[in-house]
Amino acid sequence: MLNHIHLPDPVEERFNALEEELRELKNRIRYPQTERESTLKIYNTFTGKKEEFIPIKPGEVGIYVCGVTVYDFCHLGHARGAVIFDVVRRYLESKGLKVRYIRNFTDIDDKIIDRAKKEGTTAEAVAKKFTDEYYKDMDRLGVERADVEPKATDHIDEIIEIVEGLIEKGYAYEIEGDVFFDISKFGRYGKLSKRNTDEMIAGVRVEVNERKRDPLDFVLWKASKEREPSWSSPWGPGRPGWHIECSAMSMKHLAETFDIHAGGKDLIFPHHENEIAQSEAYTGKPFAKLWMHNGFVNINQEKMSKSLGNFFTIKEILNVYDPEVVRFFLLSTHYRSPIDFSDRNLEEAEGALNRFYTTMERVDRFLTESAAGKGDESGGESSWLSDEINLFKNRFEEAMDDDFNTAQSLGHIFELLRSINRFLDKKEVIAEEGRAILKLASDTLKEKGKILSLFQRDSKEWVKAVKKVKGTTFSEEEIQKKIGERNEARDNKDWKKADMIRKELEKHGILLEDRPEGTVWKVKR
RNA sequence: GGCGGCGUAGCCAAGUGGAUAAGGCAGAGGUCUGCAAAACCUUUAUUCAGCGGUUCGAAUCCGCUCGCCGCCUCCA
Repeated sequence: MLNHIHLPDPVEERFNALEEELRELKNRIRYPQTERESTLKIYNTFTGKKEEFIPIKPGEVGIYVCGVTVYDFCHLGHARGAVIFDVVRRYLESKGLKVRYIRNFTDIDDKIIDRAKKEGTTAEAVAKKFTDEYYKDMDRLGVERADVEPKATDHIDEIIEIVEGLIEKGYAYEIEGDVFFDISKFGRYGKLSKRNTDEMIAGVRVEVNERKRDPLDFVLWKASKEREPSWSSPWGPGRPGWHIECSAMSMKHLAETFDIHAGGKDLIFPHHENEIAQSEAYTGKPFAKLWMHNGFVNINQEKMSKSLGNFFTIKEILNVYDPEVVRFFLLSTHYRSPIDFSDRNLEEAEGALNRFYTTMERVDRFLTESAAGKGDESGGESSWLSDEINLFKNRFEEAMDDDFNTAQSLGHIFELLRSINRFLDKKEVIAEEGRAILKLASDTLKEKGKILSLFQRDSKEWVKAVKKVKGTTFSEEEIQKKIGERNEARDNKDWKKADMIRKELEKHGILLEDRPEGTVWKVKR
């Protein structure tokens, strides 16, 4: 009689929960690697959580990455951010999203001016020089150009407009040619970096400037001193403060509200906090929807930084390691975690790449030689490899969907690599079918590798590149000649002579491997 | 002092509530090889800094302790 009244019963609830679980398990068994709903999750600094990524405009995504202030050569830390967000962009594109990617240059700032003074040149010349150097480094690291690469000095009008607007709205005030943002007017100040203003004021290290209403107020426009670069403004000759250029450029090239704003963790406060304040105060709309921040490159557990002086420039590192090695190293740790720079870690990355290209060399050889009519025994079973390939594709995507987990996606690449080697080791492989599957495997690896901007070279190019960077004395021709001599000795079973030649080459950093298919050489690490 | 984060094998590094704790390097044994190398196979964490708690179930959530780091000043 009372069955229309539902009383919650803990046992029944538990039972239902278990049934739900059972259903899910059954589904997993029934449809192991079928089309999974590909939902990309990204960690948002603002909310402190991984969130499902939903673009503002379906199918499109706008990203603004804080680039560099061009006053010096880039170090590995700069490379990390550039590489990571390059991968983010490539992955988003690979998912079929139309990405608009903006990466700026801050080309006017105190440090640039200081350097120009020191070198007796202009700020413009300093900025130009290090912008060029930035491109050189990033090109070598395989970082793609952004869709727009705006410069602060090209956006002075826009900056002035925003500053004027902020004064009008009562968010900013002018004193003797300087304009400050009044943080007390912006209630949400501190929300991104999760700090409250009272505590910060209590902090000893906040710069004290008597003219500011609040020590935390920051400069939007700076009156310029004599013989400093300046632009005319309603407040007299001056230049933009740090932070404002990013607001102006992101609004101009993206929108007042856009999808992703990214940068290094050290930009969370004050840079990004200030960007939010000035942008949202100006537009009255939310600024970036999602904030991504990459972790630091550490050296001996310490942050690599200019001020500590413990940094290595990209150029220095590329003198010793191939760019792909550096890129692999940078992607072998999740982007939000710190990554420890050391020779040992770089060498490990090189070793991993060696493993990859060694396998690819085997694949290439199989493909070309079996095409020439060899290895055409029949029988064997190769469908398991195509299962592995499909599994890999799913796993790769799953890893990348999980907040761009490149470390895991690389792990999956090596799992597939082992499968390929295992396949290659089986002598009973059918040539025709085997070739098709191996081609598929290597194409798949290349395709996914493209997202990471890794694994794109020919195995021979790789070996040559490593040889070049290691500075081996022997030329390729000499090496080939020695291999010829040695193989002659081997044919005559003159093992002593053969071993002597191998040792001689090894002394010069060249390793020989006698494969059933022939002898190949490699560079010793 | 405030805020944030980290601690997984000898090393690097995934995993952040459920199915055997990925992957790489190094080590041991084996297959292959003239010998090697490469590759493959087997093996290497009964346990996730420590101690409590929540839960049917915790490396994963909560609390405390220890150790390390970052931001609060320019920094990617």
